[in-house]
Amino acid sequence: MSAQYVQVAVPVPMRQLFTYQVPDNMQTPPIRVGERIAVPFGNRQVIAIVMDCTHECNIDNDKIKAISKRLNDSFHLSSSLVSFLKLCSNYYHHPIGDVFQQALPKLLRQVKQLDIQPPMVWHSHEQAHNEVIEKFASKAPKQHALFQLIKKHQGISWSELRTLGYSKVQLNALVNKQLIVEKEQVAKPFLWQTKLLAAENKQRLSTEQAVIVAAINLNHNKFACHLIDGVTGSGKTEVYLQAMEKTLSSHQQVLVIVPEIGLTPQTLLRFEQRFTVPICLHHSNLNDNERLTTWLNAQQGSAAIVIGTRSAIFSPLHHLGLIIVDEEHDGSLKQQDSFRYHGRDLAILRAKQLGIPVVLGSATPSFESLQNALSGKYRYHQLQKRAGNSTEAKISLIDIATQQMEYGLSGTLKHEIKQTLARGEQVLIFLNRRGYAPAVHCQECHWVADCQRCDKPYTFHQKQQLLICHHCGSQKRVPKQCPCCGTVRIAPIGQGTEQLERRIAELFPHSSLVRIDRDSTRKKGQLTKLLQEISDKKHQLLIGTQMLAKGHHFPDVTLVAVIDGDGALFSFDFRASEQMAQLLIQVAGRAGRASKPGKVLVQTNYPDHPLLQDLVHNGYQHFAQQALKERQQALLPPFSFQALIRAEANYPSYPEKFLRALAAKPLAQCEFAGPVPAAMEKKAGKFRYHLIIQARSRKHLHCAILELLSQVCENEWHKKVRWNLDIDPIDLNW
DNA sequence: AGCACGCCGACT
DNA sequence: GTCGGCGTGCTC
Repeated sequence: MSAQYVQVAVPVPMRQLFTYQVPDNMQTPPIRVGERIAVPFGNRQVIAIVMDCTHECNIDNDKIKAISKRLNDSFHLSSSLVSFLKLCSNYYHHPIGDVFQQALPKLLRQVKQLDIQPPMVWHSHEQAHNEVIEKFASKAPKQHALFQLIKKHQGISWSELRTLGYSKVQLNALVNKQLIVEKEQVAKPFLWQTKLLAAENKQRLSTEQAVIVAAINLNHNKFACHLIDGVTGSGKTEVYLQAMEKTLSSHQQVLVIVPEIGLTPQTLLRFEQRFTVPICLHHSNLNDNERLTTWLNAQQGSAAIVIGTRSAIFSPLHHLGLIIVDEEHDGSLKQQDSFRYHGRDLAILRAKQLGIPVVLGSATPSFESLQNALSGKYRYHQLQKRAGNSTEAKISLIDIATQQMEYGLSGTLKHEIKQTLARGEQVLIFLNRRGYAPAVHCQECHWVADCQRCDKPYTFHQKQQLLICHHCGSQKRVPKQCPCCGTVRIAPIGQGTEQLERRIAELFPHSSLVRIDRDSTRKKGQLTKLLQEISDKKHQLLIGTQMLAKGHHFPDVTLVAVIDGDGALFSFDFRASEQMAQLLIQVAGRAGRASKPGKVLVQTNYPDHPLLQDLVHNGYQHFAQQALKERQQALLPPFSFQALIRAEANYPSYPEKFLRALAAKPLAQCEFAGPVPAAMEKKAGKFRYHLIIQARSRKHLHCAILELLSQVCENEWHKKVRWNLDIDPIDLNW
C-alpha cells in the first residue's frame, strides 16, 4: 500500500513541515521523496517538495487538506539532493522551505504548467565561403572573432556569447551576412566515452603541481578536503584542470564554484579550450529559462562541468565526482541576506555527504581554512613557485603623515607613476571607495549632509550631481545653501574613485585613463569591454575599486598604487585586518610578469603599524599565522564558533529589548556578547541591534541555537521586531 | 512570505 | 459616508 499522507516543505519562512493527504487517484505511481507537488496553502496554491511519506498522521483530520496535483515532469529531486538541502537547513537553522526556494530555479517554483522550450543556440552556416569571411576580417575584427568562435563551438548559446563579451548587434550582423543561424538545441546526452581532452593545450606540470594533482586523484572516491595555498600565477588553475581530468574520465561530473566577479570570459575559455565536454554556466546574469536549462542539463548528466557562483552548489548533479572552490577566501561566496550560507562551507558539506574530494584554492586563504589545513583537518598544499620564474611584486609603504599631499597623492607616488608611464608601462591605482567624495560638508559650520534613514554621510556623485546613500540607495540633490548656517560654502570632502579619476587626468594629461568600479561598469558587457581595452594597452592608467583587485590579471601593469592603506587598521571587527591583508595581496597579485616584475606602493599614515609591517616584510603566510595566534588567545574564530542574531524594528528600543530577553537565559557551554547596537545602528530607517552567541565547539553552538529557537515564541518582543540568524557570520558590520 | 481581517484617519 | 494605511494572525 502506498502512502496516505505526505510531509512537505512549503515555500514560506517557517521551520516546520506540513502534512497533506494523498487522494486515492494519486496513489499510483507511488509518491516519492523529492517529488514536486501542488498543494493548497492558506488560500493559494503553492509548489511543495515531498520530504516524507507516511501512513499515519497526528494532525487534526479536519485541518488536513489533499494534494491538488502531482507534477509528473522530469524534475524530481534526487534523494541525495533532498538530504543535502535538509542538511543545509539544519546546519544554518534556516527554514527548510526557504532553502528549497533558494536552491530551485524560479520556474520550478511556479504552479503553472512548465512549458519547456529547447533553448536556442548558434551554428555557423556550412556554406559560409572563406572569401566572404576574409573580406570582413580586417573591417570588423570583433565580428570575425565571433564567427570563428561559433564555427569552432557549434551550438553555443547566447548567454555564453554574452559572457564572452559579444553583443546582439554583432550577432545580427553575422545573421544578415548569412554566416550563422539560430537553431533549437538538440538535447543530446553527453557521451562519456568520447574523447574529452583537447590535449594540445595541456601544460607540463611542475613537481609541486604534480604532487597536488596526484594527492587529489589518489582517493578520488573518498571525501577529502584539499587546500591549495598558491601565490598568484603559481598555476592553481592548471592543477584544477588536471585533477578534473581524472574525474571526467571516470564518467563523473565536476562542479566549480567561483566568486561573483570571477566568472570571466577567460575562465570559461580556459575550460572550453581544455575539455571537449559540455560545460554549463550558472550565475546571476542568466534568465529564468537559462537557469532551468542548466538545471536540467546538470540533472540529466548532459553537462559534464558546471561552473557557477555560490548558488551553483545546489546544482542537481547526479554523478558529481569533484568540487572545486576557487578564491575560497572571497566574501562574495557568502550570501548576505535571507539564507546566509557560505558557498565554500556548503561545498565541503556536500562533498562529505557524497564521499568525494573538494579542492579549495586561494593565494590568500581564509584564516578558517588555513587553520583547518595547519591542524591537519584538510590536506594542505602550498604552491610557492610562480610559473615562468617571475618574481612576486614587492610591497613598500609610503608614509603620508609627513608628506605634502596633492589630491590624495603623495609626491613619492606621483613621481613613481610618472616614471612608470615614461617607460610605457601601465599603472593600477586602487581606491576602495566609489563615487566622487564620501561626504559633502559646509566649510563654514562643518555641517555634513547625512542620510536621514541611515545617519551616515551621503556619497557625492559628481557626474549625476547627486548625493547617493551607499547604505540604502536613497538619492538627493546637493543643497545650494547650508541648512545649518545658511552660507553657500558647500563642498565635497574626502575622495572616491570618480574624483581620483579627474585629478589623475589633470596630473597626467597625456596618458589615457580608465576607471573600473560598480558605477562605470553598470552596463552589461561593459566590464569585459574595458578589460579588453586594458589588455590591448589602450589605457596606461587604471583606476578602480576592489573590482580591479579580483580575478583579472594585468601583465603590463608594473606599478600598483594603493591610495588608502589604512582603511581597516583600527576597526572593531576582528576580521578587518584579515580582509585588508587579503585585498592588499590580491591587488599586488594583479601586476607584473616574468620579464617585468611589479611593484606595489601603499600609502599609509601608520607605516610603523605592526600589522602592515608584518604583511609587508614577512608575507601573507607569516601574517596569517601571527594573526591566528592572537585569535587563539582571544578565543575568536576559527578557535570558537559564532552565531549572530540581528534584530531590527522601526522603534529604537524594540530590537534591544528583544535580544536582551533572549540573552537573559544562559545557554550551556555558550557565551553571549551583546546585545550591542549594530555598527550602523540606524539603516534605511530601521534601528538595528546584534547579539552574538559563541561556543567552543560547533556542536554546543548548534544545540544552543536549537534551544534559543524554541524560546523565541515566548519572547514578548518577538512579533515587534524582524530578526534573522547568521551562522558563522563574516561581516559584523551588517 | 503572502494574504485576510480589522480597526482608525483624510478624502470624493 | 468610504478608501486605504499597516498591525496581527494564520497557513497542514
